[in-house]
Amino acid sequence: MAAYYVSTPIYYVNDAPHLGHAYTTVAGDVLTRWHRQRGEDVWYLTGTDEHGQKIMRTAEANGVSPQEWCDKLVSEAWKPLWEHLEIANDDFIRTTEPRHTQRVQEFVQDLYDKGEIYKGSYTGPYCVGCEEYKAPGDLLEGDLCPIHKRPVEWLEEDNYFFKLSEYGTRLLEFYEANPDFVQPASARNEVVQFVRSGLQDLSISRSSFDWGIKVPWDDKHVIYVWIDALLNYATAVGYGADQAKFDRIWPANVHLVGKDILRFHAVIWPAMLMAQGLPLPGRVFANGWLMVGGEKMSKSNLTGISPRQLTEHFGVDAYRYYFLRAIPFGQDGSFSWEDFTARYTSELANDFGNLASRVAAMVGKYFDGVLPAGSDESLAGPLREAVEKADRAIGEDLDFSGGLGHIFDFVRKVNLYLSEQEPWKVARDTSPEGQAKLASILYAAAESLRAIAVLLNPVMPATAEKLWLSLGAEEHLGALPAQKVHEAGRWGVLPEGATITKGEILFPRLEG
RNA sequence: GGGGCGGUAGCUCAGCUGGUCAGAGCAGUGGACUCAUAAUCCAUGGGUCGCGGGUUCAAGUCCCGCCCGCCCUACCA
Repeated sequence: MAAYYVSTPIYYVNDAPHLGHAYTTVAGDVLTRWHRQRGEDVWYLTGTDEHGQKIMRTAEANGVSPQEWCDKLVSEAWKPLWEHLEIANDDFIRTTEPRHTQRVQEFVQDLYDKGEIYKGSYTGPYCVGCEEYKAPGDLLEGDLCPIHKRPVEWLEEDNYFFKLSEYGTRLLEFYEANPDFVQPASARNEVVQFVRSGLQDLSISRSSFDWGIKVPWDDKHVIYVWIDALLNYATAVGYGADQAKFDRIWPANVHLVGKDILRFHAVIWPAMLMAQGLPLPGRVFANGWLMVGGEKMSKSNLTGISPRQLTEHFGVDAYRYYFLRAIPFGQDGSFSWEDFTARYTSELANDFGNLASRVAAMVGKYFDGVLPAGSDESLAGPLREAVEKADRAIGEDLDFSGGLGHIFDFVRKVNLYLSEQEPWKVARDTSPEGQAKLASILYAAAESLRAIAVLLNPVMPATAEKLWLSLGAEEHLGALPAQKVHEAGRWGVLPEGATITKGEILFPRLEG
């Protein structure tokens, strides 16, 4: 049984990470934490893409070598942010590492030997001011460079080409046989339509600059950064170097991508793997753009808010929660400070955090913090249902918003249960029957919280841990991350006698 | 230009193959309660379902036209 392997894109280290990068990376982290709590062998990969002309230029502008520039950004910006956001990746690949560059050369050499790559010439619109080829679609009317507003020249240069055009039929057959390969469906339709319209061969080398992996049989060329970049998914898990590891992990179950790079992953990448005879990934899932005030967050438009600004105000866990809850995964989503605040207050503080508070307070007040035994299982059914729905939504469908919705529906049910049972009134009845009833009610509430902690751990690990400890669960049940999702729905797991303490407030009310 | 998606209550959005589909959450208002982070629970939503036609016994739900927004239309990372 191969590992459940999830990748993020490797991010281009031209600049510091922004909300969009963090969004994808948190989603992958939640997905993989969820699968770990299913007890699966999981591999979560992220990393950085460090070659290419743009990085070379940026480094030059900052007076350092490209490698120095990448080292600095990776160590000072990228890795620290992932640690800050509690990203539990199993590896971090950099495309400048020898374990990558050597294998990329071998991969490309293989394709060359197999006749999948040939030498040809590329003709394209070239801007002298930019010193680079432009994408035809980027040109302004009259073939003007969008940056310099000057006419481009049509230049021709020798390039190596991958015979992508020969894979159209096989790709379409593959999409047909694997309808879930590209998700969401809107993305799939675009990809299928694109491939149907006919594929051209792909230029996979550049000779106008040298910050890249050399083409092994022709060192005047470097490998086009996208071929370089895509292969990280293979080189990072032992392709050509550690066969046992590769066999265990390959292929990816899910490649998470931004929709800007969907085509590379849904068309070029599988074609490359077909050419090499490697198993194809299970899914390519394109998430949408985060919009702030109607404008997308992207590399070219770093308007506004950084991840750290938000975590400083709302906390890391609320940050991880918010974007996945508020935006259906795969769609573009509008984000706003106001909406974040509203969800924080209503869902995290009032519904969830307060539930934990009131239950702990009552067990403390009425039973001196020792969880009594109980026999009321009226919440067992709703819990089981919530677990099943959340597991399908998050674990299978990558519907984080829907999955969190199911978990929080259950949170509401527990609040409602307490309102109906009115344990504070039952507590006045000092008869054995009255006390037994009170015990049952509070046991049911605490047991519900136990399950909620397990279910929310992938999304909000620090908060779930606080709750776990306040329930006294660790002593009896072990570490929270070791709790299995499918066992979370069982009733009666938290043992009588557990020590319940009212810990710190999970989600303090926001100031201002 | 061509293709795709969307325009439903103040806000964010559900509404699959046409007939309790006019809804949910949040916000607002009123009430109950007091264990709790002044939290929770209950009640309360007459909104031209973008506009105009059409098909049908019946249309947010299908067809045509129009308006508005976004996306794709290959080698930008």
